Amino acid sequence: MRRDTRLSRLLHLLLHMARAPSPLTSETLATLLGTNQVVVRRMLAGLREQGHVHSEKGHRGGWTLARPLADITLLDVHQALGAPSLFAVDLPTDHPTCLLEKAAQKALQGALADAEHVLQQRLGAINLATIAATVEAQLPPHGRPSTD
Amino acid sequence: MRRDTRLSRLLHLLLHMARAPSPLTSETLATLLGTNQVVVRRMLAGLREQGHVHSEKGHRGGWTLARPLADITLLDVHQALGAPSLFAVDLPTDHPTCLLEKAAQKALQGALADAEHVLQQRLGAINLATIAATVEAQLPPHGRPSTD
DNA sequence: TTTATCGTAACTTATACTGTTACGTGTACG
DNA sequence: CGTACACGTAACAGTATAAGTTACGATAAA
Repeated sequence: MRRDTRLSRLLHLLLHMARAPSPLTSETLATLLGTNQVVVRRMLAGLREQGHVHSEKGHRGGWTLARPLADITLLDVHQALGAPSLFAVDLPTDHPTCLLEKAAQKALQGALADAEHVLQQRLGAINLATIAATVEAQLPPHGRPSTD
Repeated sequence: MRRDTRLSRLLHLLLHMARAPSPLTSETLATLLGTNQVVVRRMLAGLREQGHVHSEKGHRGGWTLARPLADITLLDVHQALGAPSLFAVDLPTDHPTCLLEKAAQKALQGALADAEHVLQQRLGAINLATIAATVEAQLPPHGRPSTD
C-alpha cells in the first residue's frame, strides 16, 4: 500500500500556521498539500483534541497554533495521529504453540522494540521550533505570505 | 492492510528446515504457517535466488537449507524479500518547492534514517543459529518430528 | 508413464491511507 | 435576522500491497 505520509504533511502545515498572522482555512492548507479540505481536517483532528492547535468555525475562522512551536515535538504529532505502528514489518497475530515459531518471533520483536525505542526518542527530541529555525533566515518575516 | 509478516514467518520456516532430515515440501511448510503452498513458494523465492535455500522438484523434492543457520542473519532474510521499507511512515513523493515543506521532510527523514541504521545493524547482528540455540534444549534431537 | 513437487501467472480478498461528495452546525458580517 | 463562510463528520470510491486461491506447465523420481 502507499505508506503513511500524514506526519510529514502535518509538520509542513504546522510550520505554515506558525508564520500566519491570522487563521488559515482548511482550504488554504489543502492547497499547500495539493489535496482536499476534508483530508486536512481529518489529519488535524487529533492535534486539536490534544490541544496543539485550535480551530474556529464561521467567518474568518480557520486553524491556529494553540501553543509555541517549541512545545510541539515530532512525537507529539505522531501520537496525535493515534500513534500508528512505525514499522511496516509486523509479527503474525497468532499465539504460537511451536517453540521454533515462538523463538523466531521473540528475536524479531526484540530488534523491532530496540529500533522503536530509538525512533521514539529521536522524534521526542525534535521540536518544531528547531525545524523552523533552520529555514528562518531564508524566509521573509512572519506575517507575510511565504514564497510557497 | 495487515502488515508484512513475511520476515517472521520465514524465520520460522528456516528453523524447521534446519531440523529436518530430508527436504520439506511447500505443502508441509504451508501447514506450519496455516496457509497455502503458493504463499510459501513466493516467500522462499528470494532466499533461493540469494543462495540461502535450495529447492528440488519432483518426487521427494522440497526445500533444504543451502548453508548453516549461523551464516544467515535476519538482515539476509529481509534483503531476500526485496528489502522493503522497514517503516510504515513515509515521506511524500513530491519535490518540495516550499522551504517549510523541505525542512519538515528533512527533519523527519533524519530521524528515520537514524532508526533504520539501528534496525539494520540489529538485524545483521542476529543469525539464525543464535535463535535456534535458545530453544535447542527444549526440543528433541534433530531429525525427529518437532512438537509443533 | 505415472506421480509428486516446484514455478508462476492470474485472479480475488483484506486492509489502511487517501480522495471526494454531501450535509449538518456554528459564527461573523451587513 | 439572514446570508456567507468555515469547520465536523459520515459515507463512499480509489489505490497499493500482502495474503490467499486456482490453474497449469515443467521436472524428476519411482
